[in-house]
Amino acid sequence: MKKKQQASESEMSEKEFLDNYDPSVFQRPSAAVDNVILTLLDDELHVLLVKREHHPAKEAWSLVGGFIDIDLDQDLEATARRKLQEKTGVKTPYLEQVYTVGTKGRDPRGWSLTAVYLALVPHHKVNLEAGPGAIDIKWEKIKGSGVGKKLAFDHSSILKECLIRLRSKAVYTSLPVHLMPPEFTLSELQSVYELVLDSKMDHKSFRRRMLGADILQETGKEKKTARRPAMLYKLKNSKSTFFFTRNIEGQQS
Amino acid sequence: MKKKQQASESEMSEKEFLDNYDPSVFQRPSAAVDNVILTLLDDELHVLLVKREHHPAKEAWSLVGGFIDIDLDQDLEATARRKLQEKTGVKTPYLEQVYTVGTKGRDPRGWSLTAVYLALVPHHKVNLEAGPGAIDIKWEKIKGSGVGKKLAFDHSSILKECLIRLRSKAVYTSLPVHLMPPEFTLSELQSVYELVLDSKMDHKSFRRRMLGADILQETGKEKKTARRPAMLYKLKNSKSTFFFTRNIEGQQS
DNA sequence: AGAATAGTGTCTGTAAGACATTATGAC
DNA sequence: GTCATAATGTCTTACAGACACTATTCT
Repeated sequence: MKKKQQASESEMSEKEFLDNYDPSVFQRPSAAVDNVILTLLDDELHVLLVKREHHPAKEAWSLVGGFIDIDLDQDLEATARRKLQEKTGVKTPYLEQVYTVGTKGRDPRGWSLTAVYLALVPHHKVNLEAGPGAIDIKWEKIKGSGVGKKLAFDHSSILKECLIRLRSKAVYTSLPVHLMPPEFTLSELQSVYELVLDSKMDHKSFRRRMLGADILQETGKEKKTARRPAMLYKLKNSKSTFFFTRNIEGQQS
Repeated sequence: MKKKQQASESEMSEKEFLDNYDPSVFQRPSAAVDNVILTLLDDELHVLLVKREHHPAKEAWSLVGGFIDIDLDQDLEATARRKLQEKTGVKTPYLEQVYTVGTKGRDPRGWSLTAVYLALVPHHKVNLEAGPGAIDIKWEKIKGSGVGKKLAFDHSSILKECLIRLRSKAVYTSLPVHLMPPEFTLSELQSVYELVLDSKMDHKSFRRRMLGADILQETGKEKKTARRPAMLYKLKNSKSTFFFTRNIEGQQS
């Protein structure tokens, strides 16, 4: 709705126009960023949730997000990183913008939109802190396409979309490596893929694929277990996500 | 920046909170939607541009977009569709949200964000109309990763991202079919793929791939040309974009 | 007949799936 | 030695690329 009319601009220069610009001509939706922060904990995917201190949805569990602060944040990703770091201390996660939801009714305060980011963080880098606006914070286990509880606003549906994104990308990229600790075995990496994709894979195919991508480096060290020790690998320097030209199909039998 | 403080909410119910809610506590970025509308014209990709009537960037060419109208639009996609229909009359295009840009400096009026949609429209469905806010409208030919002119704001970079999205999806999906007229030959479809991907393909592989996807239906009719007539195909009902499990690799030689 | 485009046959190449085999260490 | 897990060997399968071939129409 137009709250008031701007002065006629027919003869104005752009500078004059901007000097006279009234940002309240159109009512604006509220604008936020929400992070779906995933990690690996006890061989399960977990998402980071905070318990809201304030209305609306007071005391409900929600994703890690908040309004864009137009003074603090240079861009959308800055808002995402600010919120992420505030809660986890992690500065350099895998961070990907997934999509933006904006509707009239998703927030009782009125038309609101949120840019959704997916963050994958190795668990050892995290230092949880509830921080301002939150009375609690925790890792909640992923079950299927969500968590076992209702979340604030439309956060359940946002989480679902991000899990879909993670799963579909795991089929043709090396995305899941961003969930791994600094050193890991190929079997451990395969288990993570199997967890994410919820399907078993042939270990020979998996090794061929991962080693062929040239993103892993042998550390020379071996993982001591109760049985035959396995080679520990780490991510090669300056290698980000690898895109395969063929999809994993998973075991047919 | 906080303009004023809300009343204490410690003992309030959510209803009381909402009744007292002051949306101007935080300054909000402006929120818009921009469409990159692509079509096929004279065997070339074209993007729809409008010439801006008003400041800022007055008289510059820009993408088809505008602010979210919180009274008119139920959600983000509604804004996209409203703008698209206003300029082209097209009601049911292929429409995909690509990403959202939001920065402090992309608009001289201050912090602003825009949700970017990619629309693919078959040219025969379009009825151009400049409409309010525009003094001209036209199809501009795509050259490489943009057009031959500078666009308003960051629209050149937005266009570039959408072209990247179209090209990368053409490698593993049937996306380009949404640019086709109602009936077309496989050779014509292949030409569109070659245009989008800027590389020649083997026609046998292409046919195998497309017919194997089970998204096309023979019309029984043949295209009359100067030489041997070709089978005309149409999209099968209720088939949307098909995802192949293997990428097009393009000709190696 | 010759030109041009439509469409097929079929061989090679690549990477995934299947699955048997060997390797290594704890016990 | 046995057990369990790590790692390799190698056959099959699916599908893309290469490219020669046949088919159909117009001139």
